[in-house]
Order: sequence, then structure tokens, then C-alpha cells
Amino acid sequence: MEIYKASKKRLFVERHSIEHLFSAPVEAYMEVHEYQRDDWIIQEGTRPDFLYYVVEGKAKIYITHQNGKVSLINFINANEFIGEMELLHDVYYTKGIQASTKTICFALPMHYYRRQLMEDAKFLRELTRFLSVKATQMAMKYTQSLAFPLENRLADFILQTADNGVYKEKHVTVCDYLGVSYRHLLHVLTQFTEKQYLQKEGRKYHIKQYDSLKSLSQILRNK
Amino acid sequence: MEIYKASKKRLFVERHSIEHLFSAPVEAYMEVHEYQRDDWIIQEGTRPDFLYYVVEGKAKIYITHQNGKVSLINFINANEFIGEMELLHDVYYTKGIQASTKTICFALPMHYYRRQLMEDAKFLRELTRFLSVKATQMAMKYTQSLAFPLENRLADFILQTADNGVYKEKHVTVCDYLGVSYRHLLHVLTQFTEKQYLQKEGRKYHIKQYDSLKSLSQILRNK
DNA sequence: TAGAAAATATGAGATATCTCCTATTTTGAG
DNA sequence: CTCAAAATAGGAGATATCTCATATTTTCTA
Repeated sequence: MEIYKASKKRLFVERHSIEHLFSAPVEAYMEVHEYQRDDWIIQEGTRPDFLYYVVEGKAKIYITHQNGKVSLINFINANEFIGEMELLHDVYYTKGIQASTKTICFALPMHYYRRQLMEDAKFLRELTRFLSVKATQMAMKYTQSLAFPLENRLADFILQTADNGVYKEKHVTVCDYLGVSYRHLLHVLTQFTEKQYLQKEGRKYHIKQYDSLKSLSQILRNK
Repeated sequence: MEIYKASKKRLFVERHSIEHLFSAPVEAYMEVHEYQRDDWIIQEGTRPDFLYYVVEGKAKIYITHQNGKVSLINFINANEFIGEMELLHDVYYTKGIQASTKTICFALPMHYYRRQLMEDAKFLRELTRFLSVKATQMAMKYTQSLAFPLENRLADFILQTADNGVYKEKHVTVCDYLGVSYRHLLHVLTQFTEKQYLQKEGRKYHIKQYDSLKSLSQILRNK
């Protein structure tokens, strides 16, 4: 992890305005943190000292269960917050946050800014929107996971993450995200291949029947 | 559904202050709605005109999936909001809300109050807290549903809803809530009875081995 | 650059959960 | 009070998903 200093910091802050998020300036004590892929931004179980705002990159929220299973709760993208739960609640089980690409965040020391932020309608409005989307997403994922087999959820995930007709996510990550065993994920991927929805080439899968996948994934949706 | 008028309204509003929620008064256009058990407070798919604040009672959030399955997403209790998603987002698939006991809500016409509320730090802070809890809850339910079998989740649910050592929820509701089939719920309940965790008496189940259920439910928790 | 660790792959058997069916009991509206 | 609808109950077989075991390939690190 690198903390930008001096001109590197100044330049970065100038290029990435966050005026739209706050009524009063927060630059005084704000830091700029850069994390490399796989770095832990927050350790599971350890309260963070900062409220983060992701400017660049992508991260993952993990929780480890007592039975050893690991869940990838969700992805965090640019323009989203990290640590807002700890800002709002004194008691909270902190989830682990891991960068999945190089990730640059603004880091606001909660100590300094908590009081100010909790009075700032502009900030609270942003945070409210963010949390409402998060709550809705989780509710959808929850009900979908119970109402539909992996087949549908995987089709949806493939379409969401495929890049130029090519799907190439790591199986291990996908298992944690969709909450199924490695074995079963492979099994359904093989089915997709046998049905010619996908064509496997090394570690990549080429989408061959977009429509078939689309109709599997549409079943999840209440438009 | 009954809308309180005149003195009935005045009395109710006086007895249930909501000063702590708003910086400026909202009583002018506020209504008081009373719903009976099983009334629909909001129809699935139909945008509500009000932001509701539940003063008394308990309600259920439902969504119907394309495959016909119904999910009970969550319960709503006193001092919680309904319709906040529609307040925040112009495009949103509205879930159905059904009263599960007699429920009395304050109903704020969004049309009149949206702008004012979105500027009100006090209100936004409350809403933020509410949504953050909601998001956390959903995330936990989601990961738990994928990481643990019904046995653990049902044990937890029984302990949460049992009244004086007696569990007597409707099976149909529980199926929708825990996302399992009626058949399977009965199956696991029978197991609990055979293991003497519960003792069945008509439609009620008496908790006989509190500790066994407790340890099943503890497995879900990361303290 | 060798060896360890992580990721991929696949088989085989177990089990959690589902679907479909049928029967009985309870509840609620007229 | 009566009848239909809802809720409860349980059998039987299907299937979605899991666990465990083992082998190969890729990636990372000392």
C-alpha cells in the first residue's frame, strides 16, 4: 500500500474532484491510498480508521464463516464507499475488503470527520443513495439465490462479466460469489459447453449462443 | 384500510411524536393510515404515493418471481420506513408490502415532501442508519443461506420467533422467508422433533432442548 | 529455476432440497 | 352452518449441490 505524498497527492486530488460529495471541504486531513491487486484494504474483524471513497479500481467484500466457508458478498467499484458501516455504527462486525485490481481511494480519518459528515445533508444524501442500492442488490441476490438454480445465476453472471464475448473469471472467485462448490460450478459450465452455449478454449469460454444465456438470465428479472 | 380523521388523527399524532426524525414539521399533509392484518399496504409493481413510517405493527415485504416462487424478503417493524426506495429512485421495481398484524403508519405524500426531505440532514441520518442495517441484514441472510443448510437457519429462526418457549409460526410463511419448500421445512421440523429438540403439540412446538438449537444457530454467527 | 502453492479438472458417492401427489384438518366467507 | 379455500401432513422419486479424493497444470516465490 502506498500513501501519496506532496505533489503526487496534490495532482491526484486536483484531477479527481469530490466536491459533489461534501458541503464542506475534507481535503485537510484526507489521504490518498493506493492498493495493489490482492492487497487487503481492510482486514476482516478489524475496525478501519478511515472512511474510503474508491476513485479507481475494484475491490471485493469477503466474510469468513465459522464453518470455514468464505463468501464474496459483493464487488465494490469506483465511486463507492468503504467503511461506511463503521462510520454509522459503533458495534459492527467488519468484513474483509480486498483489492481485485489496482485501487486508489480517498481516505478520510473518521476521527476527524465523523461529526461533520453526520451533519452534512449533501454527503448523507449520497450515502443514502449508495446504501439503498446496496440493500436492494443484496435483497435481489438473496431471493434469487433461493428461488433459482445455479444455471440461471451463472448465465447472468457470465453475461455481466464477459468482455467482448469472452468469459474468463477465476472459478475460485466465482464459487465464493455465487455461493456454490467448485465442483458444481465446473459441472454447470460443462453443461453449458455441451449445449454449445459456450465454447471452451484453454481457460477462456467463448459465448456461442448469446440468446440461450440471455433467456436463462432473464428468468431472474422482474424488469 | 382506514385513514384517521379529525380528533382521532390529532390524538394519535400527539401521542406518537416523530420530532426526532425531521428538522422541519411534516404534519401539515401527513396522514395516518391503519391497515388490518393481511391488507396490502403497497401492491407489488405499483409505485406508492407516500413515504410511510410504521408506528405500530408489523409487515412483510414480498416479491414474486417469474417462475412463480414467492420470497418473503424481510419483516418490517415499528419505527421503520416503507417506500424509501421509491423516494430515492425514480426507477425501481416496487415490492409488495403486507401487514401481518394491525399496522398503523404515518404517511407522507412524497409529492409534497420529497424535496424537503432530501435536504434534511436529520431525516437523512435516520434513513441512512435504517438502510445500513437493512443492507447488512440482507448481506448476512444472503451469505448464510448459501453457506448453511436449513437446519441451522431454522434453529435460528425458531429461537428468534419463539414466545415463551413455544414456536408456532405458519409453515407457509416460514417457507417463503427461509426460501425452502414446504415439504423440506416439515422434514427438518420432524427431525428436530425426533431428536427431541422440539415437542409437537397440535400446531405448536415446545422447545425442549434450548441448548441444541442454540448451538445450531450459533454456527451462523461471527459474533 | 526449482519447489511450493494455487488453480484447474474430473470421478464417485452422499445429502440437502425439490417436485408431484394425495389425504386430512382448520379457517373463513356467505 | 356449510362449503370452498387454506393449511397441515407425509410418501416417493428426482435433482441440485456437496464432500472427498486424486491428478495435472499454472503461478508465484525464494
